[in-house]
Formats: sequence, C-alpha cells, structure tokens
Amino acid sequence: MFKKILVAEDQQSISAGLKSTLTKLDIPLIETVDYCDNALLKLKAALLKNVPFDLLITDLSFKEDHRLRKLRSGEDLIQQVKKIQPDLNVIVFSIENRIGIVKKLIDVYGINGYISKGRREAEDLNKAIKAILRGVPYFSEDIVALLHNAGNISEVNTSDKLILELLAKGLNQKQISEHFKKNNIPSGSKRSIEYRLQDLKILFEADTLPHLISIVKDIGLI
Amino acid sequence: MFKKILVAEDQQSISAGLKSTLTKLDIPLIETVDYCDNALLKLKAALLKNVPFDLLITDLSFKEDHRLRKLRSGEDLIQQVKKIQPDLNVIVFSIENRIGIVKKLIDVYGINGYISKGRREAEDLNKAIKAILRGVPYFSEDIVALLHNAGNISEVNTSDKLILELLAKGLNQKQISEHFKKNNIPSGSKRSIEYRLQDLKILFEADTLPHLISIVKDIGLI
DNA sequence: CATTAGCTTGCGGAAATACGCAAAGAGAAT
DNA sequence: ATTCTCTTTGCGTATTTCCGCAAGCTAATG
Repeated sequence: MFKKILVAEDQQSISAGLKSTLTKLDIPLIETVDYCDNALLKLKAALLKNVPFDLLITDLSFKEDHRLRKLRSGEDLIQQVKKIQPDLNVIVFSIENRIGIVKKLIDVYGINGYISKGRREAEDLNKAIKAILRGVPYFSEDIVALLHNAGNISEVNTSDKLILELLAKGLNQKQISEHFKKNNIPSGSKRSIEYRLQDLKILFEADTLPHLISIVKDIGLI
Repeated sequence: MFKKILVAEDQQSISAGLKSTLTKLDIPLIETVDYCDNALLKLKAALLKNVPFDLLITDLSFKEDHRLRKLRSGEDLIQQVKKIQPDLNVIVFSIENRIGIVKKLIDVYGINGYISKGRREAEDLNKAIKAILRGVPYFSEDIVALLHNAGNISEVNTSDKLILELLAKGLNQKQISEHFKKNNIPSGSKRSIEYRLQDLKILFEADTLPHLISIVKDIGLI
C-alpha cells in the first residue's frame, strides 16, 4: 500500500472527503494542501529528507486569490513535479472532461490515473489506488470513453496547434505565415497555412474558421 | 432561519461537506440529491404537501451517466423550479466563473446568491444564508469582482447572441442573414449582420471573427 | 408638421479567405 | 542516379468578409 500521499485540492469539502476516503485504506500518512506551490514545496522537502511521497492526487483547477503563486494549475504542478521526482505516481482528480486536456496529461506527463469527480468518485479512487499499486494505470469510465473517441485529435501536431492558437488570438493567415517565418517554423508559407487550416476543417468537420475555433475550444485542444 | 433546504450536487464529497456545514446552522431539515431531476421531484412533492422547501442550493454542472434525465444542468433545474415555485430562494454553488454564465443566472433567473467553490466556500455559505435571510443577495468576492467588469456583456442582446451562436455553428454571414429572414428576426439583411459583427468585434476587442468566437466562448457568452 | 438622429438596407470596391494548378524540393525505393 | 511520391511554395481566380456611402425608414423632439 502507499505510505505517503499528498492531496492537492483547494475545495475544502472535497479535500476533506478525499482524506476520509483515503484514511479507510490504511494509508499511514496523508497530507493535504490547497495551493499548488505548497504541494511542490512539500514534495521537494520530503524528497530532500529522503522520505518522499509515493502518490500525488491533484485537482486541475485552483481558484486564484490575492496570494502570489507560481503554479496556477494542476498541470503546472505535475510538470514541475515530474522534473524533480519523475517516478512519483500521479492521479488527477478533476471534473474536467475535455479530451484535449485529458489527452495532454496522459501523453505528455504520463499520469497514472484520472478520476472524474462525480457520483462515483470514492469508488473510483479505491479502484485507481489498487490498480496503480499493481503498476496499471486507471481511468474513470467516462474518461475511458472519452479517450476511445480521441482519433482525430492525435493527428494534430504542435504546429497545427500553433496555427489554431494564433488564429484564436486574432492573427490573420498572412500574419500567421509571417510568425512562422520569423520563428523558423517549417511550412510557413501562406499557402501552407491555408492547406493546414483546410485539413483541420476536414478533420474536425468544421464549415468555417469561426466554427473550427469553436470546436477546438470545446474539446480543449487550445 | 431556513427550515427546509435542498442541496443538489453530484459530487459525493461536496455534498457531504455542504450537509455538515449546514447542520451546524441548526437547519431542521436538509435533503440532498445527486440528480437534477430528483431535485425537481422533491421540490414539487414538498410543494404539493404544503411543506415547501425554502432554500435550494445547487451546483451547475452534473456529470452525465447512463440514466435518462430531463434536466442536464443546474441552470435547467433553476429554470423549471422558478416555474413552480417562483419565490424559492436559490443559491448557486459552483466553480464556474465565466461572466456570461453567472450573469445569465442573475439577470434571467434572479438567483439570490452565488458561491464560488474554493478555499472559502464554507465561510461564504454561512454569509450567504445570513444575507438571504435579511432579503439581501450574496455573491462570493470573486463573483462580485467578475460582475464589476461586466460592462460590455450587458450590451449584447439576444439577436447578437444568436449571430454569434450561428457563426460558431459554421454558418457564414449570408446564411446567417437568410436564417434571420426565414425566422422573421429584425435587421436580418446581410449588411446589418455585418454591422453587428463589426460592433461586437469592437466591443470585445477582437481582431478577426475566429478571435471573436474565441473570446465569447471564453467568457461563456455562448 | 418638420427636423433631426439613428437604424436598416443595398450597392460597390478593397481586403482576406478558399482553392485549383503547376513548379520546385525532399525523401524513399528501385 | 533515377523514378516516384509527398510536401511546399507561388500564382491566379472565385468566394467571402469588410467597410464606406447614400437612400429609405422609424421614432423622438420641437
């Protein structure tokens, strides 16, 4: 069983709920934090003292407040954590179900589990912990379904994403082309940008550019 | 003090947390449901038996599952509730902080309070209940700040919104114009649609139509 | 009633997007 | 090296968006 678990979650009730669920599993040490920055500090400190945490359970969204903070989200936290303790098990615990967001966490950071907040969160948490102890990643049912239809999103590379981001930021196609050329990104001619946008429209079945932006924002690709 | 409170929330831990917070306030009867449909049923039943609830606390987002349901969200629930019991006090309890969503709940449904889930949710809930008992609406600090900058969104009327929705759905300007004419919506000429989009771009400081769609989706206007 | 200000509409032209086509370039296979 | 294929690029044109302009319409004001 896990020996030291850190929970990063800023919603009081959820944090308390998680703690009580975990307590029933005979975890010797459960710590909770409500800021990502604090989470990273605790993980670092434990690592230095040679008593590292072996599981991080974190939400994705943290409310902003007056406090200065470096890490704005669970994703930021995971990114930093993986730098100092790459083998730490990570479970994301969130209501977020946009495919783009979830897929990035899995593909880029290799998280070990993703639990959807909801009616079955306690049950899912138990299952996830058991699975991860066996070295098997665990994902809530709706997340599995989500990933199942992830086909088209996999075909979008980083420079396609950049085009979409710049488009959503207000650049026109000529300006996107100029941005590509200035930053030495391949295939930056105006005609190539046009081709890519045409392909993206086909891929996401969008009729117009505003439609395309609407779709890729809905799925969390940008 | 309130005598009968209904809590609609599908996250187990939050629901439990709310109940425990409320219990400390000497509320005689607190009921919880994890489906919007059930909430409406309970409210109706209590009304028929002449022992109506006097406060509804509801989340906005409810996870979908296999169950058939009519009401998909807290907004749907509030809409229906206001039809059968218009004077019921309603507090929204949500992490949602997109101005468009929040503003609609206040302007259209006249909710009595909006509490942001987060580090201060318990404290906010106490304050909200006290305020509403005095007949004063209550909104969390970040929501107040949000509403403070709500200027431009108030200037968007329903037909502007329709234009944006159709645009995000893939219609071009000619098709939007045709849609307006077919449905006898005023100012449906192509040139008028163009003018409105121009105004909306100025209002939201958007450089292009894709940019505009990105912005209005971010703030939850569509 | 006349005037004024503000919408609404159609027209026309400039700018941007959409897209076919062919030449040039890059990489893999023979 | 040669061929073949795929990508990239530029060019030209059709379509769409963008926007000024002026005529028509509406509503409020004096």
